[in-house]
Amino acid sequence: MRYLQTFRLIEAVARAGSMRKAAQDMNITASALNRRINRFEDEFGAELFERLAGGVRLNPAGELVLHHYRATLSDLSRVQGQVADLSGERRGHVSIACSQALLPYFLPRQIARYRAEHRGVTFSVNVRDRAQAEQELATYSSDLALVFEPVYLVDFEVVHVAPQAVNVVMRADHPLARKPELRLRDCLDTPHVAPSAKFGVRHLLDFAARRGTRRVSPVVETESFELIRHYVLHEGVIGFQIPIGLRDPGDGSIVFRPISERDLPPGNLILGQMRGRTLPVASARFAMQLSTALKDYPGEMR
Amino acid sequence: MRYLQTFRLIEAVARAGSMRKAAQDMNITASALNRRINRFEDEFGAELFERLAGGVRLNPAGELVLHHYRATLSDLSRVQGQVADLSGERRGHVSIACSQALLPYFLPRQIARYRAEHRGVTFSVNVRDRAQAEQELATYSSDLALVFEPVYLVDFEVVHVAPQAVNVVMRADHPLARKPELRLRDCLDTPHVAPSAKFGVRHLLDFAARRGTRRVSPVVETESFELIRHYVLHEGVIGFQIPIGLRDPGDGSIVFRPISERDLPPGNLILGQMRGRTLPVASARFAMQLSTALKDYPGEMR
DNA sequence: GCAGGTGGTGCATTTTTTGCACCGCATCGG
DNA sequence: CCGATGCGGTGCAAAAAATGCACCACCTGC
Repeated sequence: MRYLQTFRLIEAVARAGSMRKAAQDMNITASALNRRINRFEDEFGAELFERLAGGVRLNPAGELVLHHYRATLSDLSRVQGQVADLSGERRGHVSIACSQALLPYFLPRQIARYRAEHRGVTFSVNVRDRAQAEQELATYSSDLALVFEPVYLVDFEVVHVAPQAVNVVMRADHPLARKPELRLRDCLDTPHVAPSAKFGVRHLLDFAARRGTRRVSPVVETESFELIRHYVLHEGVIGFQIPIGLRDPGDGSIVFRPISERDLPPGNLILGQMRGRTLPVASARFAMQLSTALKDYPGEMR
Repeated sequence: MRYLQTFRLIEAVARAGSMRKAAQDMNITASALNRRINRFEDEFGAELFERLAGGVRLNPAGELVLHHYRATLSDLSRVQGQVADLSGERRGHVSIACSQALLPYFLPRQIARYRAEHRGVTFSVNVRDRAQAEQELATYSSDLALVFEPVYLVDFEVVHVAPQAVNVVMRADHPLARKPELRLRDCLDTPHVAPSAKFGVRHLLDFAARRGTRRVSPVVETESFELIRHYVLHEGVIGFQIPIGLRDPGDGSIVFRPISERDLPPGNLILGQMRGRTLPVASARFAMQLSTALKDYPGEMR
């Protein structure tokens, strides 16, 4: 849609922090860009940027305008989706921000299932931590967010909640593997690998540990859940993960056990969208599929 | 905002039902208009109009696009209002669709009170019957609707409810004026003036009368509540009205009495907005003022 | 005080949009 | 049956708008 070009330019300037840089990014002269911005500010009736010595920065009015633009864009693509839909094409695009735990099994399967029925629908999957995911919704960068223990922000509208107990993952020959359920103190007494602070699993662990006046002191701390799963194979340590990101490989090499609910209540895996927003058809349908899939998914193990 | 011109043209074509007529309305050549429409359809990826022999008509895709445009426009003006607001100006515009009963006393007073504090805010008051008022919200033609007994449509979001008992209005020397409360049968036995079927008051009367296997048979039927109020002065008949549209003139020429709740439950005067829409600041504030004013307003008489 | 960055501007050039004339087509009325 | 009329669409030249280029004034940091 060419008529939104000016907004695209505004966004570019906001991102670049300088008109000249933005002009380069958008393959246009700084002069042309400058004039479009100025003209828009005239028509709109207010300046959008603070003119500083080293460039420009959005002022509050600019923030509002940019938000309006993103909302408009989102609504427009929703309309395009609906139009394609009523011509019987079932086209569209779903963008989802999610936690890492969804990557190995759950999401690939769900996306494949959806695409099996609607070949015209494409996906973008953005891995974000729980804070970023909500930001992603607020800027209309993603339609949906599926995150473990999000930091309830105002704009986050919960679509579905799936409880997930934190599990311990370890090699099958680990001493703790003999018990069907583990106590938190046993885990903390054992050398362990843990995700870094910005993840929900770690947040729950830290919280529960503090309650017992203990501390989580990982031998390896990482941002990658995949690394955790693989690391426990190389050293006799334990890792933490939620069941939706786990699956028994079948060769008996690895096992997982839930941590007792007495020590650690289940966290919530939450599917959400931007509050009050009307989602494109494809996203709305996919969200429904996710909801029912999550309902049937085992909260404990699998 | 010039960049929305194409949408304005689309709207004009939809309204005129023909490109040539729309071109005249918009002071532009039919050729230019035609090309803009065609180009937009190209970019958008779908036709918006059915090309008929005698002109064009919006197809479903076009309806969606037009709705998107109106929503965009509404959001944009909201943003403009907010921007003006944060520069401390308190500007804005409030458009309200309302029933006739609000015209003589309630709305003028409320608007004046609001404008006394915010001189920069302007108003448009559109008198609509209860069906039209909801339509008005759905097309973003009005921000608020204040209607008696609306025909609950899906897009109508209730902001406030104020019960209003139907009152009988008559000259002070009318025989029925002696009773403090009237029965419906007495009213129907007396020559009466009533509003036409599309109004809430009449709807309630018809409903209640049918329950008692009676019929409302007015000697004068009108769309004007003002006419009703004045007509009862000239002939010894009674009229029907809700208390918010009534006020004792003080000279004792006219009186009003409620109809017993046994015969006729109070109707609801409802303040509403388009579902899910974020109102401009001025409209939102005015809606709050209306809510509190309605809460204090007598539901019976005054 | 100079070098390198910024936003803004006058003017010629390029791109886009518009107006005019005209086409093919469907409908309607004699 | 056949013009007359009104419709959407198109080729081409004119008008209007956006752009690129060169340049200005300004600020900042070295």
